[in-house]
Amino acid sequence: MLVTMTTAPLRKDAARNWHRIVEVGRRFVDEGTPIQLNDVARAASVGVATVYRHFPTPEALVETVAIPGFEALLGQAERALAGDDPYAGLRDFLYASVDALLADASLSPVFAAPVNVLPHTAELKRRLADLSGRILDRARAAGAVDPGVTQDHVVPLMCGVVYAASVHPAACAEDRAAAGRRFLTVMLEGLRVRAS
Amino acid sequence: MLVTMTTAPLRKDAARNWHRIVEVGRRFVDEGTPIQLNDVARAASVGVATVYRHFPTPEALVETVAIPGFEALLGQAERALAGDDPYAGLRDFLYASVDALLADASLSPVFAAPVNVLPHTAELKRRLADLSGRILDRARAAGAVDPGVTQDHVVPLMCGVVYAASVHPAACAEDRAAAGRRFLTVMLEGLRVRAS
DNA sequence: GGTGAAACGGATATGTCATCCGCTTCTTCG
DNA sequence: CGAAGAAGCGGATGACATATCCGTTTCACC
Repeated sequence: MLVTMTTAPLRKDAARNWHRIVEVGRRFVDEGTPIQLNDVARAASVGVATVYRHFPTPEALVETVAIPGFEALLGQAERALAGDDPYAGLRDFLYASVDALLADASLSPVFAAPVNVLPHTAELKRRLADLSGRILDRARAAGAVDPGVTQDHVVPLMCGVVYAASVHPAACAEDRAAAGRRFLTVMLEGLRVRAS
Repeated sequence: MLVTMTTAPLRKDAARNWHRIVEVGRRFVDEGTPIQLNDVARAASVGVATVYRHFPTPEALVETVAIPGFEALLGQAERALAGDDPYAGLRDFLYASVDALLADASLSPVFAAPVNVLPHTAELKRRLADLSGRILDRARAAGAVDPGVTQDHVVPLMCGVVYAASVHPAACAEDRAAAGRRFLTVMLEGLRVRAS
């Protein structure tokens, strides 16, 4: 048995259609159009079965659409970890994450989903959890963060901040981003180590 | 349950069916069963049309199911406002709210929904927003809360805390409640007035 | 350019949602 | 009391969304 099937080589037409579909998925996500695979097929000028073959569920498509944003976030995390100031690294990473989650609607569902339902991004999520945990640990070791907060809390807290921003009745996307940053500020203050 | 009737009183059989339906709705919410009005009808031994007549959408049923929990929360808010310590009032009210939102799954969707899509609880939401605003104002006036935080932020922040707890991978409901309280603690610390 | 495998597409089966309308039950009033 | 009609009932059924199947086409390789 072959060791790895991670990269099955796609046929030329399959690759073309895959791209078309992901492109349409990206557009739908950006426009807020609900991802219905039939509609995606029509918009991509592709048969329904082709869409279902590549992406069995809407979630699978959103997951694929989310990958570039996800990788950008990983880059941010690595940069935060490479910097000199532990607390600034944590802070900047969290601000960047909240901005990204609010700017790209495909990220939140992937973040919030349990790992097993979205196997494709599982590895990315694992790496991001690992990196954000190390960012937090470093800030805690530097005495900048309350010891009671652990790495398991970072992703949920971020999701909570983003959700709070989306609940907040705001006219435009800019207002939502502003609300998100404000809520994150509150949370960051809450994470600070207590003087008392 | 006490529900103010703005329109004519229901006929006897209609009232009986209404009760059956709401009861089933409550059970479905507690069990996490998705609210599909056809299923509700079958479980309540009632025709489909009867369900649709009383509750045009699943949200409308959830809304009605949420009312008792909502009123309990209003009671908490009034108690918090009647107490002596402004900050303790805010803190206790928020803890009670988060506990309630995590214990009763019907509350979150009603909280998060824009007002106009759920007209029935609009008045309750208005009253709760008013009370929580006054609780916050009192705490701020006492110098216990950062002046940058306004009453518009309270409900979104609470929703965010609850959402964070539900994202947090937790085995049982107790763990989720514990996570919610921890997240609320972080948030409360973030709300405290800054030393700088 | 011939061959087998992979991929395609859309007709259609399956499942869900919500309405319509003939029938039943309740209330009112003579 | 009992007739009349208003209010409510139920489930068959049409409208709509989702997902699969299979005959046809395209591609990669020889």
